Amino acid sequence: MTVFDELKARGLLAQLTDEEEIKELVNNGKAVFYIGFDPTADSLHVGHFMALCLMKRLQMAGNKPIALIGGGTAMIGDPSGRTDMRNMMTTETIDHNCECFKKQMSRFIDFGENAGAEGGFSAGAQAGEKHSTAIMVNNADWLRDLNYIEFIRDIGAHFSVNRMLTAECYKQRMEKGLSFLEFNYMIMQSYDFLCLYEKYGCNMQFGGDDQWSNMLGGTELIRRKLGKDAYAMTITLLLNSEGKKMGKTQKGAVWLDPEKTSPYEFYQYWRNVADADVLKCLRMLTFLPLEQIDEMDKWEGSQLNQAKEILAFELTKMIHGEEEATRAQESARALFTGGNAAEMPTYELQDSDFLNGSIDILGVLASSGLTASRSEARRAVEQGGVTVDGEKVTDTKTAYTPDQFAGEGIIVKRGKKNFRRILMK
RNA sequence: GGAUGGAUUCCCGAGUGGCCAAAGGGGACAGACUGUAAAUCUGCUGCAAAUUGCUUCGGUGGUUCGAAUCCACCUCCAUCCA
Repeated sequence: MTVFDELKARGLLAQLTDEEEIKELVNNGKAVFYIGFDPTADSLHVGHFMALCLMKRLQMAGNKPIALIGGGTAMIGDPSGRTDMRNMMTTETIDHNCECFKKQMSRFIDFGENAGAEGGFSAGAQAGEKHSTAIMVNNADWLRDLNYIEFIRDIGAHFSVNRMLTAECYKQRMEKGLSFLEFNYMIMQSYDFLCLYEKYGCNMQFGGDDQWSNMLGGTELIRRKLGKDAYAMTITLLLNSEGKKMGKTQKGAVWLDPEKTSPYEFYQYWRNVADADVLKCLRMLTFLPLEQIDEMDKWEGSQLNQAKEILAFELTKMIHGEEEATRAQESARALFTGGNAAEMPTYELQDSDFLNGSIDILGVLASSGLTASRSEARRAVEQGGVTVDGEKVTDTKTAYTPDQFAGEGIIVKRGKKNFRRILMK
């Protein structure tokens, strides 16, 4: 099976400018493609992960990937798919995030020796090594120093405002308001493509489906400016059966950084996906052979639970390594089948948490982070959602002394899925 | 620059002097039922030393015994005109 067919079979492809041409280039390892990542946070998340997987798949097929970090475009903020204005980010934050992105990406993609090298960001890549070593660039390098007048004469002249306004990504913003700053985002991204085309012979751009109009802007700019053809292809957005973006929780995104989303939490996120979404996730996110996934497709009812376990394990393995994945899986199994888990989020109480030598259950819940406040803890207890070592707690005044947390500590459970082992420091 | 409308809790949205920690809906959380799923039903949803107290309705001042509500100024947003 060719790469292209595989991508298609996994349901990863959304829109393409020229299917035949892209297929030809990609299958024969002739594509030099880029994917842009705007450093809007200090860690990559699941959405980025899909793009990285795509990079990896294409790289394995001999194509040359360019990971573009949007240190310049992040200064503007992409209005696509947004209903509100982005908060302006400071240059320091953006630069910090760029560094974080760099580090995380190097773990997934082979950037050769330049990987994450200080200052070696774009160096060494010019020659275009024989192999398909990936390149990492930062558009801050060419965007931040642009001269306004020169730029709008040179590039701006090629864009029609009338055309831009009809782009889907601006439509919803026409109601809520769109600043001129954000309106320029498309032009910036298009300019990126042009630069990469000229510099590295980058002939293709991939990105999330919400990037379509921005990407088309680039292909058109290249055509107008250089009279050359370049292609664009979008990846299907990973939506759940309710049409919401996956990889988001109440608390925010599901991060790849273990400091921000622990391997256990990460595992649980995928363990808990809806029935309707498991197969799609397996296909789009894992590297499991398609035949194996098709086999699972036949599973029904509670058997799907197994598929969820596989999904959770595979993904955790890819992001955090096999060891962490196994640990997360064992913890989860133990906790949900009543056993005792060695691995679970723990919280250490300090002496200062105790008042007159004891701490009440509300204090335990609130300080361990199982609930956001004592009031919330009170509610949880009153509604019968709190268990300590398997025993339901019904009295909000239940108190504990330091020695009860000695040794193994106690396991406090709020709701069905929130656990914490409470120890004494 | 001018005119008009607007800003309320996680979100949408009611509230036009006391009965307002603020209707209703959504979401989230908890319980029942389940398969760590979905659907459904129930509860719950500012904080705390908790039959009470404290902080909150864009911001700052003011009027009043009392302000989300009235007044002044300011900030931001939308629509129309330039």
